[in-house]
Amino acid sequence: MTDVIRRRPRQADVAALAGVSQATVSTALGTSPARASLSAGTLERVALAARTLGYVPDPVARRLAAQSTDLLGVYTFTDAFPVEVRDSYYPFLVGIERSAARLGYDLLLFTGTSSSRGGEAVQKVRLADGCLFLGRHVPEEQLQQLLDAGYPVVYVGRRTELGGRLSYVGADYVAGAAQVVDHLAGLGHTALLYVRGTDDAVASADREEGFWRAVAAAGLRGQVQRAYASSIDARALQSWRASGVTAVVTEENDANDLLAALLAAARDADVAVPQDMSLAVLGECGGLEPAPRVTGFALPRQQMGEDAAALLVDLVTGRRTGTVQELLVPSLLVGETTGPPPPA
Amino acid sequence: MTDVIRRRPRQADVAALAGVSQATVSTALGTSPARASLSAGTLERVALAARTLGYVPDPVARRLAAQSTDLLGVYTFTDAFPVEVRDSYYPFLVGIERSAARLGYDLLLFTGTSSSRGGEAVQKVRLADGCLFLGRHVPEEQLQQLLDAGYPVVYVGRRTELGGRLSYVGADYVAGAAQVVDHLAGLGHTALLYVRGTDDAVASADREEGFWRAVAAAGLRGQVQRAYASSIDARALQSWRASGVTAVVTEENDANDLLAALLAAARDADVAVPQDMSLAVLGECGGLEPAPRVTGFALPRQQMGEDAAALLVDLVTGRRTGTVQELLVPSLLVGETTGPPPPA
DNA sequence: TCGGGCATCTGATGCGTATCAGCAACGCTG
DNA sequence: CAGCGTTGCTGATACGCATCAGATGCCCGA
Repeated sequence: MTDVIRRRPRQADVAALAGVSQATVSTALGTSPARASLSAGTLERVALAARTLGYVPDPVARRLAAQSTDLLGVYTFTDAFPVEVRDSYYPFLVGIERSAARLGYDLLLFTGTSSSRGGEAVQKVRLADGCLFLGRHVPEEQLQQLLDAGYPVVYVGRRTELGGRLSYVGADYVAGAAQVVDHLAGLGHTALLYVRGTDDAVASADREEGFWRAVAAAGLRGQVQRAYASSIDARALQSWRASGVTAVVTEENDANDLLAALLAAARDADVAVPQDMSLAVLGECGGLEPAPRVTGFALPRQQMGEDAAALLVDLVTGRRTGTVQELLVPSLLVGETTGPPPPA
Repeated sequence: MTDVIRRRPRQADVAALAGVSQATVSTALGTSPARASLSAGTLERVALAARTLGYVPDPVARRLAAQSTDLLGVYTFTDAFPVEVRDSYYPFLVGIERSAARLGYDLLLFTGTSSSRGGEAVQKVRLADGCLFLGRHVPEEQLQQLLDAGYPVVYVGRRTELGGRLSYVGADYVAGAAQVVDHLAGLGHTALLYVRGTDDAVASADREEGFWRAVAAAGLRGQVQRAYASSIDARALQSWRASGVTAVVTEENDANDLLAALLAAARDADVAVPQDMSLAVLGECGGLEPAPRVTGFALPRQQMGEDAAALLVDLVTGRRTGTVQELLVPSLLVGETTGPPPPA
C-alpha cells in the first residue's frame, strides 16, 4: 500500500515472496530440464507467489535472454491488407494464422514496407523468430544477409532468386497448366494456343512448361505466342482459328489484361465462346466485369499459407533445416468458357 | 576472414570500427536530444561504419532498454482473419494498418486467443507498446490489470465495461438509427416498429435510444418489441399492419436472424416490400441469400480502424492521456426495401 | 595564470530473463 | 571418519541497447 504506482511484478518480486532466488523462479516457471531438479515444495511456493502477484513474464526480456519470441514475421511488399487484391491475399493470411495459432506462435505484421526508403527495413523482421514473405518483390541483398545469418525465411510462392536458396511453399503451376490442357484434350481439342504475356515471371514460365508437357503427353499440336493485350484483336483471333486452333489458353488476368482482351476480341469477331472456340486461363480469373466463369485452376492459397507457416516453424525449431521448397497442386476449375471443339 | 560464422553486428562492432564508444554509437544512431551535441565528424564516421557493417539495431534489446518496441498489438477474440465474417473484420484491419504504417508502427497479431486457456494470455500483449482490441468479449479482470499498469488499450467498438474507463473508437449507433428513422419519416411514415433481439448488447440499446430520439424528434408514433427470430411469422406481421405500422426496423442480421425472419414472414403473408410495408435495418445487412439491398447504415469500419490506431499511438506517446472515447457517424444506405407508406 | 564554461565523448549501469558453474548439505560406502 | 556422489538451490553473467552522470580537453575572460 505504500507504493501507489506499482510496477508490474518481475521474477525478483516473485523470488522475494517465495523466499528463493530469481534464478530459481526462472527455472521453476520455465520448461528447462533443470526444472526437474527442483523440489516439489519449491515449485509450489514459486507458483503460488507468481499467482499471488499476477506475474507474467516479459516477452521482450525473455527474447533477449533466450533468443526466441514465439513470433512469426509476415512481410509483405505492399499493404498487408490491400484493398484491391484482398481476395488473393486474405486466404494466405487465414492459413498463416491457423498454423501459427496451432503451433503457439503470434504474428508480427510489418507495415508500410513499400514506402520505407532503403531495403534496410527488411532487417527489422529479426524481432521475430523467423519470417514469411508475401509478394513478388525480392530484395536480394537484404535476404542474403538474413540467410547468411541463419535467419529462417520462407516465401509464400515459388521464388528462384538467390540461386535457389530460398525456401518457399508455392503453387505447382506446371501441374495446374497440365490439368487445364488435359481438360481441353478430354473435350476433343487437338490444336492449342498458349498466349502468354511479355514478362518472365517464374509462374509464367512454369505455365508454359506445363502447357508443353501436357500437350506432348496428350499428343496434341501446340503453339505459344507472346503478346500484349493491345495486340490481341478480332483479326488475330480469326487468323488463329484459320490455322486450326480450337482452344486458347492464357495467363490469369492479374496485371496484363490478356484474358479480357481475348474475350473482347471474341466478341468483336463474332466468335462464340465456347461454341466456336474454347478459352481457358492457366490460373485464376478475377477482376473481370461482367465475370464469366472461366475455366482455369484455383491456387490452394489457404493451404499454402498453412504450409508456409508450418515450414517456417520447423525451420525455427530446427526440425527441418536448409532450403526447403514445396509445391502444392492447384485444383481444376471447369467454367463456362470451354466445351467441345466445333465440328470440323 | 578469420571468423567464418559472423554474428550480426552490434553497436560495439560499429563503435570499434568508428573509433568511438558504444554509447556514442547509440546516441549517434538514435533520436535522443543528446545527438545534437555530437560533432558532425563523429556522426558521419558512425553512420559510415554502421552502413559498412550492415548494422541494424536489435528491436528486442532496444525495447528492453528503452521500453518501446514501435509495435501495436491487435488482440481479437476470434481468429484475426475469420473466414465467415471476413467482410466485417477486414476493413478494421485495413484502417489499422494504414495508421500504423503512417505513424511508423508495426502490428503484432495475437492468434488463437480464443483457444488458449485462462485469460492470462491477454498479458502477453505487453510486448507491444499498446494494444487494440477487437470483438465483443471483454476480459474485465485482465484489462483491469493492464489499465492499472498504465498500459494503453483501445477498443474498436464502443465498450461500457470497467466503469467506462475503456478507451474506444466506436460507431454512433444512436445517430445511425436516427438516420434510418429520419429517412422513413421523410418518406411519409408515421408509425414505426422497432423489432430488437433479446440480448442487451450496448449497440442494441444504442439503436433503441436512437430510434426513440428520432421518433420523438420527428413526431412519429413508435413502438418497440423484443423478439426471437422464430417468433416472427406472417400472423405477427399482419397484426402489426393492422395496428397501423407501415415500417419495421430491426437489427442487423449478424447472429440473430431477425431480418431474415421478417423478410420470410412478409413473403408468407403476401406483404410486398416496400409497397405494403417498408423494412430497414439499424446497421448493415449481410449474410442474406439472396441479398436484397436493405436500407440501413454502413459503419465507417476502415475509419474506425484508422482512428483507433491513431488514438492508441497518441496514448502510447503521451500526446493524449486517460480514457478517450470517440464515436464515428455511420452513413445512411438507402436500399430497395423502403418506400412511401401505402395509401391509407 | 587560474577558474569557469562549453563542447564532446565515455564508463557504468539498468532493463528482465535464461543459463551455467558451483556451493552447501546430506546420505552413503568403505 | 574420510571420501564421494546427489539433491537442491544460488551467484554471476550474458543478451544488446539507452541513458546519465561525469570525465576530458579546450577556449575565454579575469
